[in-house]
Amino acid sequence: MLTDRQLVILKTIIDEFAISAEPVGSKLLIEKYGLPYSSATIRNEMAILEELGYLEKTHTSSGRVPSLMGYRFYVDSLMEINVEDEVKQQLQTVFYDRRKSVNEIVVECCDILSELTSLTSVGLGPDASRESLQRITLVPLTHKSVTAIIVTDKGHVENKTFAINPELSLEDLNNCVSLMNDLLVGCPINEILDKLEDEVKPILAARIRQHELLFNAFMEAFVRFAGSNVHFSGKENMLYQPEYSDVVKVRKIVKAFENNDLWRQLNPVDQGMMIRIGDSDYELGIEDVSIISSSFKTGDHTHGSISVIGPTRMQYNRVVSLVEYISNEIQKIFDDEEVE
Amino acid sequence: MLTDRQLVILKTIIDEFAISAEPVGSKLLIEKYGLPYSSATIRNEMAILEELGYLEKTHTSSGRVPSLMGYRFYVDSLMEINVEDEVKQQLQTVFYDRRKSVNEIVVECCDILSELTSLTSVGLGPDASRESLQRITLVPLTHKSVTAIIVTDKGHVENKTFAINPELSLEDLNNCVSLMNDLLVGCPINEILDKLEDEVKPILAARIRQHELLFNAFMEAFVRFAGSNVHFSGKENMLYQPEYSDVVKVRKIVKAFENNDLWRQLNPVDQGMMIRIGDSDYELGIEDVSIISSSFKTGDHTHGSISVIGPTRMQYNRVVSLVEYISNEIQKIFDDEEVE
DNA sequence: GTTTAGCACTAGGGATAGAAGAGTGCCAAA
DNA sequence: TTTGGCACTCTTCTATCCCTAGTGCTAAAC
Repeated sequence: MLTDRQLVILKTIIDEFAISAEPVGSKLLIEKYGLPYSSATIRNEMAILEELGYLEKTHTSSGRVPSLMGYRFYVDSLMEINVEDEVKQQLQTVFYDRRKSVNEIVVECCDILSELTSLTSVGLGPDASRESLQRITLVPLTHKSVTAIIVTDKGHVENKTFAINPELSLEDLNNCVSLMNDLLVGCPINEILDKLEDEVKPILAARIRQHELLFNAFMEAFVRFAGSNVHFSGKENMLYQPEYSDVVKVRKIVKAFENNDLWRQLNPVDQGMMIRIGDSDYELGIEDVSIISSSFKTGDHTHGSISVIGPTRMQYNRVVSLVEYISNEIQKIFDDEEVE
Repeated sequence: MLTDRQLVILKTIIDEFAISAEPVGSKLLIEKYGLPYSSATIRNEMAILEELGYLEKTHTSSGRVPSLMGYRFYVDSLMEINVEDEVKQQLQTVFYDRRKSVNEIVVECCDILSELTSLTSVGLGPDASRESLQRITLVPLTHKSVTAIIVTDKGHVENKTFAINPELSLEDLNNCVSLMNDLLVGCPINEILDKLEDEVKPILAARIRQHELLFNAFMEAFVRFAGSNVHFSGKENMLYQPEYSDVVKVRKIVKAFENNDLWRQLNPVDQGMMIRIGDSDYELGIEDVSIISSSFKTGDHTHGSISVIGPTRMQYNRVVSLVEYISNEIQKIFDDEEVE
């Protein structure tokens, strides 16, 4: 069990290191933070905190740096969650604009989050492939092209344009679409891929000459629902953090940011906060990275999340407060809608 | 006028520097490329080429580096355009798949381009805001939400979901959409914003209670057409180039890559190739960058382009050949369609 | 006249050494 | 239990030196 003095010292070191990114020495705690102990006392306490695993040294005669365990303890027991009123107000103007879709709100929240934290944030919109097919509509463009518009029950839209030619008539297309509307409406998008293969394809093959072409085109359009709902804000913020002033690390970060699939995998499945410190278990390929995520339920089977990515020394209290607040507010919007 | 020997030396230096990114010395040209002259002769020639402005030195006793003028000369007079047959074949499988839309082809070509060149490529799809409105369709999702789907004559789709509530009835929305279909169909998207304000808004105001809300929502959806058609491939490739092994430069590059508007501005307006060497006139904020772009006409008023971005020392012959070939092939697809 | 061998010269890169500075650990006194 | 003091450690910065790759120029060779 830590004494009060040890707690204060640990907390101050974590706070200071979040700002300076430099190992913290005993003298600084007195000069800058006015701790009412001598530097020798602080050094003794720091030695104890190190022995207990909360602090580390970068070399024998350096100042102290919080360990992963130190951060974990800070996050679990030491930090205070609090969002400033001005920030709340700023955010409310985003949330209470009812014209906006979930995805739009998620995108705007990410932008604000990375602005407020000077870090990188990722928003994962609800996974559209868990939504179900609402309707496929054909809109003729010219006398030789038609676009098929696929809408889910949550209003996610994909489309695919077809050229009308001797091999593929408008009638064929109409038949195909009404067949699919009959068989597939109400079915979750991720199950449609199988159903398309098993149920639609045989019928199509019997009725339409260019069934392969049609079939593949629709397959492709349905597959697209699964992608394209990862939004990043402030990617470059991460590159201004002093711990990544090394080109090799920067490359790794950029590479990780380009890999949307990775972030879809990192989407926390359970509702609520998830605080990954030092990215110990997940394979980001970057060191010294922490990820604060919070997910929200947007329907029976769908959920989204917002995350902030930053160096391990990030200001957890601020970041966690913001992410939690925003995620809760987004959740509220959905809960309200359900009740209505 | 340059002698044949000077041309050979200039070309060899440019080729070698493209590979090594290190200043090229007289000895190397003999050892690696077997030029049949002594190093002294080559040094004399290099001194002349430097005086003429085709070469530069990084310091008094360094090897030579091609100057911007040297590259310009190389591109205009020295390089041979040639695409290998295997590459052509690989690309044909992309082009002759008629199920694909322009945007899909552009995206695939970018992916292939950055793969083949190990550089970064950008594709700009046709600017949807020059296309004209084909139709707005309403698709009901639940009893309290409807999505409006806006389609252009080229098959570009945007949508906007509305919540039905006591203030905004389905009827209102229906009225609004049929009004817009009457007044705006056939009108170019970029003119619609004005028309919406001048013609639609007054009528809407008279008929519908929540006209402001509706109006703004549609405005927003129309604005979206202008964005979101910039596609990057291989962003991280650029970071592996030795000239950008400095963090400050890497940051600039990443920042420039994040700025989609910038790339939309860089879209070459005229048809055909555009070779920017050393990025002299445009404001990318990065040094030592060249951009090879080629645009293609996709309709009366719309065009797209593909570009490759790389260090100034890039292999112009290879990159220009590829970009030109791909751009021409994309153009062919459109020309064919017009004839059909 | 052109080409080449040879040599003096230059600037950058890497290694080494020393000095400065920031911090620790620990002992002995308060 | 706390603190002043001091020896010790490690990093970082700077200066210096050497080595090397490359040049320019001159004089000799072709």
